[in-house]
Amino acid sequence: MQESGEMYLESILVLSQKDEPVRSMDVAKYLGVSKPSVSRAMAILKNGNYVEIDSLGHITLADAGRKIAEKIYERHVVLTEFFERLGVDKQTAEEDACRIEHVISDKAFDIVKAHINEKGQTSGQEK
Amino acid sequence: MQESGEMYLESILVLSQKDEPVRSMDVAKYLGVSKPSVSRAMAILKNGNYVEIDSLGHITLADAGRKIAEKIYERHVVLTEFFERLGVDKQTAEEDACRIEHVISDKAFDIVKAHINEKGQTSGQEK
DNA sequence: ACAAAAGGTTAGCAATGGCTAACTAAAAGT
DNA sequence: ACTTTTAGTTAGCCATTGCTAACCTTTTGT
Repeated sequence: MQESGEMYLESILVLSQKDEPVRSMDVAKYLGVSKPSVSRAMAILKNGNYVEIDSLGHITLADAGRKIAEKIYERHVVLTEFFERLGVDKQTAEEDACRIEHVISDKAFDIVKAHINEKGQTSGQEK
Repeated sequence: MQESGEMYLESILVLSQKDEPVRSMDVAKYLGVSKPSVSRAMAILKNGNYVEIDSLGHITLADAGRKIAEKIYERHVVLTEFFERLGVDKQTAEEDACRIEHVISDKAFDIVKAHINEKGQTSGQEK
């Protein structure tokens, strides 16, 4: 699984948390990429059994895809929170999380996550 | 400057800390890439005035290249230290630093660095 | 019903950054 | 001196991942 694949899967997960079904165009708009880029990515992800696409073009995560999407999304959330706790502004924290989520090791992430869960679950509510 | 360019420059900096002059082969061995990969990279870096290569093939960092190399190397050292302090084993810390050093923002890095300098400069000597 | 808009695919280009194979040039060994 | 090894370059391949242009399809609106 490439970094770009992870991004597409994560997008689908995020978009599917809204009510409407997810289509290629939604992903394209969300990620700021062109239609053909999404089209090809979906073909690859579908081929690898990471997503399913019905006759109406509605995209759903298959088990393998959901697993990856959730993993990356968790990293996104935890890393964003982590950086914010360190003192990084929200937007920068999010942007950094977005890049680091794809490259951090499981080992390092688990430790970062443990630190977040340990050092006050409630400190996210300041301001 | 691409991520790969940063890696090459950082390698040259690290290798030049030893006594001998740095040649393409040293970089190739250090990074585990082929000779032609280094050859092309050096041509690009030389062209952009990031490195100088004398008639004997000895590679030195030009000012622009040194600046980048030192920035990335500092990130490498600080991020490795940071992860180790969090509880990540040395090897994993180093591997993660190696990937994150290219994608972390200046803002986030400065804050990470400040935390390192703050929370005990001496705790690196345990064990 | 037919035209327009929206969604999706196909074809093909570009940049990045690996690689091997094959060549040239320089250094070292006998 | 001649051979062999080492260093470096050139040419050209491959995969990834973005893009535009152009073409279908399907939906929508009048």
